[in-house]
Amino acid sequence: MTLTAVNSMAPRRPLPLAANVVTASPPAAVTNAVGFLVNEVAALFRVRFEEVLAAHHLRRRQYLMLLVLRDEGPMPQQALGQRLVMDRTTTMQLVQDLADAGVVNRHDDPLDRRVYVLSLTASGRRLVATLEGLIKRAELELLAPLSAEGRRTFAGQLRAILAASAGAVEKP
Amino acid sequence: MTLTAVNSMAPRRPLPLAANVVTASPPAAVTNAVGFLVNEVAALFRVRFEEVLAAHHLRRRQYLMLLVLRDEGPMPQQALGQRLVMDRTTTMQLVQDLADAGVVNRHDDPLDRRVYVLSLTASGRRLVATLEGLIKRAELELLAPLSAEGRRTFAGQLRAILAASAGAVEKP
DNA sequence: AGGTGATTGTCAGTACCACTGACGGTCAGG
DNA sequence: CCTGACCGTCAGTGGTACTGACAATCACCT
Repeated sequence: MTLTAVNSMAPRRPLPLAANVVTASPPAAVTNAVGFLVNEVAALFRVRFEEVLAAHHLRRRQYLMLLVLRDEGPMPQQALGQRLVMDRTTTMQLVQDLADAGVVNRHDDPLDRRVYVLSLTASGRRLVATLEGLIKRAELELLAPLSAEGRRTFAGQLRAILAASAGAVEKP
Repeated sequence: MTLTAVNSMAPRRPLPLAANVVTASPPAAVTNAVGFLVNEVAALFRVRFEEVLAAHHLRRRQYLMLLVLRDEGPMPQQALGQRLVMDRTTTMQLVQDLADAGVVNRHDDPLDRRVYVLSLTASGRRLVATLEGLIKRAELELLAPLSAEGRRTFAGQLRAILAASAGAVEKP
């Protein structure tokens, strides 16, 4: 199992909202390329996702941080950064904002005075719950054109592609 | 018909190659989110796509430019920029590189001496053909885990989602 | 004509994000 | 107790895309 990133779910810029989504016609030649279609659809999800987060002054990676802290319990800052395969300094900046916003706690580890142990605050826990709901709803809206079964096969196909690609990387 | 962007098919950074692709486990909570899966798969395609282009010293938007010039004929620089919904200055920089590389021609428009009319050179035409082949092959590799019919329904679903979303934007 | 306003390509400056490099403070092992 | 490794931090860099301003040119209007 190789360590790689989780960084795929967002653009770098704050939000050129709704840019990155095609309603006008792109070069006809690419309209038939699956890679292009996937990226368009992905952009759709990404924009919605970012909209929700932006409304709560969060960045994508910060949301992931909150999820990890909730699901895997308190952990030192650096562990969290490695968990999401991000730079130490980047981790720091994002954590700082989270702490300022009062959604995570940084308390000293008595066993190792170098580390800050991070944990969710009550408001952080509420925030995650809220966001999960909003994001879930946004996804359902986007998936509306598919039937219930269509949605299942769709997700299944995505997983298949991911799995195949991951497997191909593992044993070269 | 609203004008929006075509900018969805790439990261901004040159290539943190193969980052953005998950083989390690992301927060379990998002693994089930379709939006996340789509973005992972999209990243897969994007990385392959960028690899191919990078081997030929092209950026994504430059490739789109070449496609537009080939499929829609010569046009002034700004028209090309608007066609792909990008900034004037950005357009200029990218076009300059293309011209330096000898894949596009900039010749003065006799009717309007402000504009440069852009057109593909012979080598530019060859380049596009080569790239299209390479990209097509890469896509097929990634889609290998799907059956022929699976591929069709997959593409159909993507189109359905895009169409629904585009329609929703048009009539609010 | 001629003058006002818009448009074309261009350049310099700015914002932004994530990274690299370096720094004190702390731990671990010989 | 001293060397090496690690944590969190901060300043500086790089690369991308933008905003603002510029001269040149066109288009319209009187």
